[in-house]
Amino acid sequence: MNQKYRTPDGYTADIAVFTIVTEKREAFKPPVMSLKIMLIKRSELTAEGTENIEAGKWALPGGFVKDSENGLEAAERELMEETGIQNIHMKHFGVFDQPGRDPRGWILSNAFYALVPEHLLKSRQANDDAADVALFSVADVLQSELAFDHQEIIKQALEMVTKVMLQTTAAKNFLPDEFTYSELQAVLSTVTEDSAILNEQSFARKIKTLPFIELADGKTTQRTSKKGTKLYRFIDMDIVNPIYTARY
Amino acid sequence: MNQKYRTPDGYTADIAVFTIVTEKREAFKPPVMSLKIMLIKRSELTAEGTENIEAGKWALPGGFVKDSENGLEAAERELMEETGIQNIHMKHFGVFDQPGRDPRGWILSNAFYALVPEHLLKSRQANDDAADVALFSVADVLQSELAFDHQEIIKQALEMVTKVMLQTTAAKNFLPDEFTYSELQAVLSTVTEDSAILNEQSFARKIKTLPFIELADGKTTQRTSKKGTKLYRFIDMDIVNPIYTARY
DNA sequence: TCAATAGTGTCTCTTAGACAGTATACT
DNA sequence: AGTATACTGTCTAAGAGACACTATTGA
Repeated sequence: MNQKYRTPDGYTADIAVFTIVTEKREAFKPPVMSLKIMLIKRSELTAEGTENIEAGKWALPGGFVKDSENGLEAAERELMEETGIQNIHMKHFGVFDQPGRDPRGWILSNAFYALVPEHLLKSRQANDDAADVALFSVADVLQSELAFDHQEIIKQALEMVTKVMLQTTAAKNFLPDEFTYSELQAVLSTVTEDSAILNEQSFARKIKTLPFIELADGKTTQRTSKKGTKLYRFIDMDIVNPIYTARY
Repeated sequence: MNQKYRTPDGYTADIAVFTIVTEKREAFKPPVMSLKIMLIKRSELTAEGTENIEAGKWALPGGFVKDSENGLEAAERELMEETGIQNIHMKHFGVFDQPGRDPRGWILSNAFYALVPEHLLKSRQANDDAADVALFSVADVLQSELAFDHQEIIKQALEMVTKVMLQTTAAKNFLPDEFTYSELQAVLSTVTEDSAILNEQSFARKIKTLPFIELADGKTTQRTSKKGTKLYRFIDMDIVNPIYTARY
């Protein structure tokens, strides 16, 4: 081996698990929702009883990839070990290899994200290296100090999640089968500030023209208003919205 | 094991490798390009000398996943074995498990696609189970008879490729660093029939407003016209074009 | 009646997309 | 001069987005 090549001192997998939760749900009002991320609090001591690095800080769940394991497998195992959560679909979105990102040496991180309904995270419980597990508002997390470069990782994961939410019909995972325009708006408002989406009247009109959403004929609900509101459904289809024809 | 569960008779990986080639390049004219897919001709005999199934038909490269190998690894190995091509980035896009899709039994296919510049396919050479390798126009392939359900697999791969081409700046892989509006149009025309993209005047105007493309200040080329044409460059950025605000 | 959400009427401004015409330069 | 491509002028229709207003109904 050519000695000019440097050997990494470690290879880890980190997982950014997002969900969208209902913050407030009152009668005859649209819900208030927010985007949350699941973090662990790093314990004071490791499982072996030695002092833990970055102890006490909140961090992404994750850890070292073992021999005979790939990054995804390690991510699934670590998530299970630290938080008790399993069987969620996660996807790779980046590799973090900046020298100095980990004080222990040159440690690579293979980063994964997931965006799942809240009920899949109900059984979370701090285990192993984790002293605690909790859901945090992404907005708050981006203001606070986290272990390692996890804030940067979260920023990039957030870009992926935003993309998925706005360019696919992923919003349906956070809504009942039949939903009102204001409920969809509540979901989308967790990832965008686009006035065309946030403005009531604009969006109430727009939803009728979207080819992947149909009116649930004649049905209404009083969930979000006394007046009663029309219900809509997602139509299962693939949307291709070319960047070359959009309005910017 | 509960006998009501059926054991698959095999697990394969198939790979749809796409490229965009210049069909015609004349002086002072925009190029004519087309979307191609790399197929192999299945040989009459297997490597072991037994009669090959679906022999003589054109098919996606691919084959059985071995023990201790995952789908992606098998895809890379089979592509190398059958076509001599390696080091191309491929991505999973679907699983094909329809009973009856393979006459040998219940065979699952893990399907991958890649979209790469033509030069990465220059070294292709039929090996192993393959009697021949060639690039075909996708339009032609969709009209012709292929082995197994490979036409269906190609249709779905094509949807992914179209999405990638229109929703990301992947087109830049098929263009020089600085390109004219008509060259970009030539690339995009291989995957869309959108008149906003295909119409000369519309697109010549539109390109100036796209936030991810900039004018190469003052530079021109005579590659595509005697008059001389302005050159543009891609700006490296992520675009999010929400499906909820598009015009349909 | 009040308050709150849903939804419509209407206006303005931007842009898509089409058509026609002009500009340029090699042959 | 002819011809092909690039590009602009201009029109029309559609739609975005904003504001004001109406509708509905439980409290």
